[in-house]
Amino acid sequence: MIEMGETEAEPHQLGGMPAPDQQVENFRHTRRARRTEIAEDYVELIADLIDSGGEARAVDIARRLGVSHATVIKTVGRLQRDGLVVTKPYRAIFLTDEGRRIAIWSRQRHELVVKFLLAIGVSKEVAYADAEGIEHHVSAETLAAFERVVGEINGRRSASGH
Amino acid sequence: MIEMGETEAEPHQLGGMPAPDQQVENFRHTRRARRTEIAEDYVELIADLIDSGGEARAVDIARRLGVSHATVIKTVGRLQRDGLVVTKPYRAIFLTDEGRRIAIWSRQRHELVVKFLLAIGVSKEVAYADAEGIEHHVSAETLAAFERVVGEINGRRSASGH
DNA sequence: TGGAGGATGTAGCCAAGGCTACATTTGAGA
DNA sequence: TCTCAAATGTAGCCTTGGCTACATCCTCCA
Repeated sequence: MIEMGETEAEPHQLGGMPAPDQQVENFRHTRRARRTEIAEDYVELIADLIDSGGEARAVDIARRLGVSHATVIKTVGRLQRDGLVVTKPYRAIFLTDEGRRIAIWSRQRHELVVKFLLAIGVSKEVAYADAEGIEHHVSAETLAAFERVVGEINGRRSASGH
Repeated sequence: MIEMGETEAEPHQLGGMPAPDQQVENFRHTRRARRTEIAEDYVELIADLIDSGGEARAVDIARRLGVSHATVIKTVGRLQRDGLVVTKPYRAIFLTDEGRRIAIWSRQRHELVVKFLLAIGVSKEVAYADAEGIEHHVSAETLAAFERVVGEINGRRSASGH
């Protein structure tokens, strides 16, 4: 029935959906992003804890995330295995260069997503909540579009006095 | 003119982060959303397959998602257990009323997210890809904001004689 | 200085969502 | 009708990310 060639005979585009081949790629891409969400949340949080309190301890991470400390310790072990974090038994958790790079990028992206949602009129509470999930799936191109929109809205706001 | 929120100076605690208690809630909320992403993807896809081809078969779902058929069959079993689909051995997969409800809602949300990304200038390829991940984390309030923005931009475009 | 209590680590459980390999069923065409 | 390829199902493995329960370590202060 379906040949590899796919020359013509465009199969039903169904309300603007991407072609099947492209859709597979999109799903794959999203699954990949889902696997890195947790890591991004952790390094971002660890960076915040270090910046504000000087060090990141497992118990603080657990409290901020709302999970058990055992979960945190196991996850931190995986992050260390993956080279994002360094820690020694009974000691605080530190970021590697790679981990810090990801943390900085994640934080910038996170803050821009929040700023964007606020700019288009989303309430503060919902903006924070939605950004937590959305941020991990925003590509550089979309992020740039967000930034443009924020600039436009702020520009128009200051132009109208106030 | 695009609606704007946040005219006043916000309390800038630690780079605009929410209070710890609220942050815990946001993380919890996001984890909850992550658990339903797969189910939403499946029912949305099953609805598309039924609408376009008359029935949804496991092999088609597997091809569209880019996963093995064994994974699909196991997941469909979970969806049936959870009351979203109905199927019998060696037969096609159908949606329950609940499943159809979720599928319709997911599709509308998905399409609006795509339309929104296109409206703010994201390329078609990236819009499709990012929407696949973003859609599951967009609350009703944010979705409403997206809709407003789409209306604004399209209104401005047609007003300027295009 | 010696506990006590908090922080950390370990063990073991669970479900989800992937996979491969193999078994069974279906159904279309010769 | 009968066969065989494709579809479906089953078994068993893996990793992740949750949890509880219990063990060990550290540190501060009485």
